[in-house]
Amino acid sequence: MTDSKKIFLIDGSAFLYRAFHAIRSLNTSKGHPTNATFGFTRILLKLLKDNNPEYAVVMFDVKGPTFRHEMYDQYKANRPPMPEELALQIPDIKRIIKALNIPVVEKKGYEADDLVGTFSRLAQEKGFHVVMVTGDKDFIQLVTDKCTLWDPMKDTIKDQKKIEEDMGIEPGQFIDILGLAGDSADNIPGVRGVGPKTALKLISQFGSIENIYENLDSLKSKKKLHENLLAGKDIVLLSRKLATIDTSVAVKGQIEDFKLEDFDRKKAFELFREFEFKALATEFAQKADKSEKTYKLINTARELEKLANVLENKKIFAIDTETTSKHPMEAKLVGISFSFRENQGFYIPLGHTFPDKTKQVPEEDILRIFKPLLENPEIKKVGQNIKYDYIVLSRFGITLQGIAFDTMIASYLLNPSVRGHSLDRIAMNLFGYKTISYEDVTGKGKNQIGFQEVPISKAVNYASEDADITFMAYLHFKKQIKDQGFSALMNDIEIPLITVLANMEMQGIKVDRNALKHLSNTFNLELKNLEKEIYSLAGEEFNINSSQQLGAILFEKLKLKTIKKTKKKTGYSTDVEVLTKLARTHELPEKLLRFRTIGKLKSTYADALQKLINKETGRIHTSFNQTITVTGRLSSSKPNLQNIPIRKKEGKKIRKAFIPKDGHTLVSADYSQIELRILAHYAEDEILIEAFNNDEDIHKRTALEIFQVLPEFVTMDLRSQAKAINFGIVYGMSGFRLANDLGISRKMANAYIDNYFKRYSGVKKFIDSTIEETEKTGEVQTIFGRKRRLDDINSSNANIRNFARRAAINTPIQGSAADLIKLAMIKMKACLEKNDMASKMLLSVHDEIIFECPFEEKDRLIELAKDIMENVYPLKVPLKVNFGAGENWAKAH
DNA sequence: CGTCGGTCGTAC
DNA sequence: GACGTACGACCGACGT
Repeated sequence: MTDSKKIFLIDGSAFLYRAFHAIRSLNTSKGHPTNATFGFTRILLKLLKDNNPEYAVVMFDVKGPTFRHEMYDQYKANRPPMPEELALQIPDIKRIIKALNIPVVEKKGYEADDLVGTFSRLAQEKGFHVVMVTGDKDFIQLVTDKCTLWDPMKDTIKDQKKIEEDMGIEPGQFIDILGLAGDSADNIPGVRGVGPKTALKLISQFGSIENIYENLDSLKSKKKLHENLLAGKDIVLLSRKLATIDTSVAVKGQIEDFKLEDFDRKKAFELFREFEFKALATEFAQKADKSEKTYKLINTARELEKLANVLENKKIFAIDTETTSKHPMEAKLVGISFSFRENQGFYIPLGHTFPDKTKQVPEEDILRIFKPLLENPEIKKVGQNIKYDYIVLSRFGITLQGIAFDTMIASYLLNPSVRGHSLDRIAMNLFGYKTISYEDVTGKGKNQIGFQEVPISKAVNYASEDADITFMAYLHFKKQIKDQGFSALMNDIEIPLITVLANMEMQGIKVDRNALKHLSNTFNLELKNLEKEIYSLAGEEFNINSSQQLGAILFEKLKLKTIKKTKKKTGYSTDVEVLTKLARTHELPEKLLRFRTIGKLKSTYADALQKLINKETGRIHTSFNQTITVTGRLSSSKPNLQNIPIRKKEGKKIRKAFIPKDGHTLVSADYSQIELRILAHYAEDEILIEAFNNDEDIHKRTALEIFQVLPEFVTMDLRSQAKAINFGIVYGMSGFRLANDLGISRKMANAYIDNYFKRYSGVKKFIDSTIEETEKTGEVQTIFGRKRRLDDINSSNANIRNFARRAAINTPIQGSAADLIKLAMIKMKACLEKNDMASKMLLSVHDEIIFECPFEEKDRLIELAKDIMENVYPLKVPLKVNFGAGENWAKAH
């Protein structure tokens, strides 16, 4: 005889409630409750993992009255309705059960208990051993030698033997106990004064309810009990009936239907991601299953032509390049991959140096066969960070045209708050797919090799996969971008911007290396002197750059007054604010401030910039990152040219090292007060609009509004205080901060802010309504529909909530300014080309565009730029652009 | 020897 | 605690 098969009958309805109450609170970032879903899933997965059952099924109650209500209208009448939070999660739980391929049974008019009872009987008749999975003690009545009861949460098993040992009765007698004792949870009355203990005693003694009543006289000595039993006879019988699980419900299912199949891992993964069960999502992410992929090496002229021919007839395809470097201005092309269909990819090697007998494609063949295809604007291309490929190909001699989509940008537009939009991450997020990582093929650390040294056989899979996943992600994102209303932002701004930025990066900007060298030497001399003075004042040598060591010197050795701690409370703060205050009482902080200033200029600018001068071009080529900031601004890195010093005298010397090439001048076009103008546009504030319409000095106007003085009494000091307030408004400033900045009392600062809002009532309304709207929708957006989710705006933590509020005010302003300048850059490039100008855009610094322009073109450039930039998009106030030109960036600004 | 968080400072 | 958005140098703790 073989062992009998096991089947697990799961009381889903009981676990709903237990899961819901076991985890007090769990929500998705959008606020959808998931505590019951998570708890239920965890129980289910544990059950499946621990037991690996061949058969299982989940039973649910169906909402509405059951046959028990017909017997007794007060049945479960004391039950409060299902909490809404739980009801919301039932569809989610059912989706998960479905994805795990576990059958579900429910039947109108019956409870899960009756279904478990019925299938328990049917399964036993077929020779199964049944495990009823529940925490509900009522099921004891169903236990037999072939049917046990298991509570997975307490991990207790009740079988026939255990019940007999523990209670001294047979499982079937349990309904008589329930009949006597009743069940307050189900509002089953039972006999007055008889609880589970008395009921058990009675049944142990008499065997059944019937027998009790036949021998009722023997209980006369217990007067009260006797009385109650006598009075409750009808109720006892009804109660027992109500507590009896129906084992003969007319059900359709066959036991064989409950044979389990494999999980739909992909579905389950998608659901876990949707519900933000990160660990489960990772667990269910598919191991890279390469079996369904066909990746092909293309290395003969014949195959090359065939591929080009196929691509030419596609509406759109994905392209990816492999190179020798992460920096596109230094990278040499090593190979190109393509994909135009899911799970398919092609790799063309042309620059591998690995001693490999595999044939590669001569560069001439690539240019001959692929250049026309890649430069055809009618044939659309999609890439992952395609700006990189554009630059590499451009330096190879191919000007990529027809760029229609970028998966990195799509991922960013859909959720700019996510840090990192790498293909690896996209593959994981969208498909639960683990890509071959770059390190997998090149190694890492000191053993890392360049891609050119990767064996071609390995490169084929890696590179083809990149193109394949890019194409798959494109198909997925294309729909999302459209459905979520990002088409215009994508097609009119971000995609056209790619080539604009690529060309700016390729242009680069000239720097005077000797000037930087000279500055570095001068700074170095001063630093050495300062170092000596600092050591002498401190009475010892230490690392001045270590704020930890510095704190010890200042506050422990010299016993200077501590002003504030660092944010994370790891030590004493020694920032500029603290040192400035300390400078009143001691000579050392003064020297430290100077040391910091000069040290910063030397290490971050004078030295770092020299290292990034390109050997071929002699210029600096920054990267403009299009998918980093939460607001939609660009960022700049390697080097960051958006934070070159300007405000202080010493810093300006760095900026002076940025120069035009021979015969040219640098022209700076700077939007004047763009953020306050956007604020005026959004707020429709009368005073702001009037001030901008009249081209007034906005800070001066603010000063006379909030300080209530006549124009001739607005001093420079009042103006700069008003300026601080104007900035503060855009950033959602507090009275505390303003008081600190202006060195006035908090009361005074609050009065200023009150005054501001009284005068600029439109601004006040804008702030209030923006916050209110954000609380409803959980997101903010810019003029062009760029979105940022701010779920924290409804946080119960006031700090987190206030932060979200400030972001809700600032993001539409900062982000709209970014939209406008991006559009201006796109229009500007087209304008320069149309007018056959030799001027080039070099840089963008948030509200400023820097051009390099032949001397003779200067006036014309300014004329064109003024027109394009000021009319880039009509607002309720005019836009104004200021221009400057000169022989270095400091002069131009 | 690499990574990562903390602190500080530069820009708009 | 207390003003939004970035990048990056340096330190020091930690892990290999």
